[in-house]
Amino acid sequence: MEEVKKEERSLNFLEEIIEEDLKNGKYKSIVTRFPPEPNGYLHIGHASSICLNFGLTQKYPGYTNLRFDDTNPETEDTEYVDSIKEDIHWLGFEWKNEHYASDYFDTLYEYAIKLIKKGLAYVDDSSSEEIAAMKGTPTEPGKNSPYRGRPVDENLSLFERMKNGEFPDGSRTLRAKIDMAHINMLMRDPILYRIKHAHHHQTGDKWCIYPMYDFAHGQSDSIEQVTHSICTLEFVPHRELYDWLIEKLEIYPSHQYEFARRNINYTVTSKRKLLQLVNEKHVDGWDDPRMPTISGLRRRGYTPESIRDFCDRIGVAKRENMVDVGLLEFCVREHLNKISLRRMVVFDPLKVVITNYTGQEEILHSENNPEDEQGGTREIPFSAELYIEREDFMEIPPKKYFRLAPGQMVRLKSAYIIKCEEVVKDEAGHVTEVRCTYIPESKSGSDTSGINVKGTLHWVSVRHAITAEVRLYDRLFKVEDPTDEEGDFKEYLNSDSLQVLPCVYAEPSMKNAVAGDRYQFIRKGYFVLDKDSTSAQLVFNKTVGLKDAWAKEVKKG
RNA sequence: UGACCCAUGGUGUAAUGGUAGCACUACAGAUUUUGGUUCUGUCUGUUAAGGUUCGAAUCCUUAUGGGUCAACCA
Repeated sequence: MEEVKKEERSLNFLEEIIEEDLKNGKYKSIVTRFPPEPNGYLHIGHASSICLNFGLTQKYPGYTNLRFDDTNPETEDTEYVDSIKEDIHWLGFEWKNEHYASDYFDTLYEYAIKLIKKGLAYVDDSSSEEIAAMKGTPTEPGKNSPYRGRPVDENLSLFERMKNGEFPDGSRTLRAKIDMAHINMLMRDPILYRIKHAHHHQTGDKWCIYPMYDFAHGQSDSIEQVTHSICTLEFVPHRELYDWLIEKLEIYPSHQYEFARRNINYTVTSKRKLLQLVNEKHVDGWDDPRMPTISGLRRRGYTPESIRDFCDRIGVAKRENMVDVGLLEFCVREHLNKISLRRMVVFDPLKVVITNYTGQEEILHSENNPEDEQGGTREIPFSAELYIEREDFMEIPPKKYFRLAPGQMVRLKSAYIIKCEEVVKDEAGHVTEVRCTYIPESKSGSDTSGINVKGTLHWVSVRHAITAEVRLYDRLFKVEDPTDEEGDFKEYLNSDSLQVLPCVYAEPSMKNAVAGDRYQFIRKGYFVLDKDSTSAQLVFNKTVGLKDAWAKEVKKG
């Protein structure tokens, strides 16, 4: 008599549309596409779009293409093509076909001729300034170009000569003939083709005219028979033109749907702004661990699972939003807690001498991950001279301080309970050493002391510790929305977003760590070994801290 | 002085004319050899005013607020 309770998750608005289309037989299967322009690295906003497009065809019959929207050769590069492919794969998705809008340049050229022949496109000799002046404003109609009435034959020959490279950049364009008084500015004879004598990363020097977004995107969707072309809200006004061109060209009717891009606080997600940060060296490159790029998050130690989970949790809708970066951090903590190996690392050492420890050293054992029963244990050397964290000792502790203080006892994780007997200081009054006694019967796993202590500290044996560099990161910007503030967004960069600790002390089991290994440094946070590591020098990036109830307590006062 | 899109706790997102729910955050407590994890509980919401209806977050009207549109960018 078991209750089969199927967790019924509600559908987002796109899933509803698709289920309707499938149910009423409009489609038997669907085709989506992820269409980046290869002019920058993918960021967390793109991850949302990737999870959406690929997620839809995992849930419903069909497939997703990767298509590079490469119609502007001046800003694009194969470096970006490669990074985009790597990032999508890393996120865990596989596209069905890899396409380029530039694959369709011949077809697009034919489409343009078809439009000209139908009297729906003309070659305009006006300059870009003249075109702008004739465009009108949102509240005033535009004016017809003097070239608007050109006969078809003349348009045909001029357009061919444009293609043949007879005219300089900017001298002529091909425009759709729609309506210069249209209420939608995009319908006021939009430019379809412009002249650019530029080398293209895919087509080389074959072309010197390139289609605009509006004459490439929807047509590419159509050629690939994309059923649901999903883009962000700023393209809503383009939909009318998207549909107009498909109708006049009489080609496969793809449909465009829009959702609100996801914004995250304390960062920027605009390729233009990210490019500035890279070019002006505010960060160390596209994969700087502070960057919201996929490659930055990867280097920071984020897992693909955690990013997918994040995208899933923030969902899809049509309203403006600002997602709290805390949710992203929650997602990565949740995953890392399950998979990362626990290790002890002391950042700011304070020496502890155990005065009654008579042995040379002994080997203790500690679990690799309390969340994972199969995780096994590791060996940790213990001796009379240890390092603990300087902040884990206070000579005059406040109330509710569970750590080490004169006369007080704490447990050393996986080792013994110790009691602070004496504080050693230098002439300046600085604490240089704490002398303790240990309780031999309190050994971890075989504790017969009957003593209960509130605090447990991480530690390393001075003689056995290895050193490493640790890089700590904070949010890139000081304000939630840098683009919404006065002046340049870069004025709001957080100058303390990177802190390097050149020498921390780690337990020796970490000696053989390899790049990409993820750890939880007990009581400190999650860390990943950086690609900058060498056999002589380990370098760790802090992915995210642990939740810290004590820090909050201290803050409250 | 236009058109279009949008409006649910601090944040994100459900409820598709019929009990305003979920997650994060915050707060409290329990457990804990990580002040972590886990568990339990609590606080907080339908932009406003009208209308339709037995019944409105949902439909209609108006107002208000936010966003988008005048690149040979995508």
